[in-house]
Amino acid sequence: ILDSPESRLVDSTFINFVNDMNLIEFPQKYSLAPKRQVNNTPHSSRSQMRLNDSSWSRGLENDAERLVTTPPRYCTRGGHDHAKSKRRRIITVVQRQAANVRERKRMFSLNEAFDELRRKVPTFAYEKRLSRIETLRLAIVYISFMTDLLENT
DNA sequence: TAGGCCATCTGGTCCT
DNA sequence: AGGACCAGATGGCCTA
Repeated sequence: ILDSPESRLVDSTFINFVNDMNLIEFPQKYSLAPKRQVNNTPHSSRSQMRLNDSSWSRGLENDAERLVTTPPRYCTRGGHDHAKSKRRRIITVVQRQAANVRERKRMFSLNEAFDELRRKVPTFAYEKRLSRIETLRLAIVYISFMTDLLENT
């Protein structure tokens, strides 16, 4: 039984294809077979729940405290240290808070897109929710399969 | 308990 | 100058 509405249009060829991918395309980790039995609330979109359960306001509430209590973490990406960087942008606490909120929003919309993609790719209904990387990989394979199908008909 | 996944924070870089 | 995007770091939750 496939999950997405579009999958009703897909004949058994694709179901076989999905089954075959289990053995061919993916290492164990990306298996399409159910890794465990049902769990009828497949996380019920765990990220969504977390984002909805007041984490936004929690984030806002905690921002100020963190900025005071948490020592800054410096990363050394690209090999150059900060002393050598061209210009160091100084931002205020308020700007940092605003940037954090924007970043949360950005990640939220990214996750919305992932959820949408999850609904588009066919998966077994009893399978656990696909992770983001699994969703991307499956979408790639699905598109390839559909492309082949079109070209060969 | 280790490993996977995710949310969040953060600073650097790019772009307008 | 400031927002968007990116990637590293960190900590929490969950599962095998």
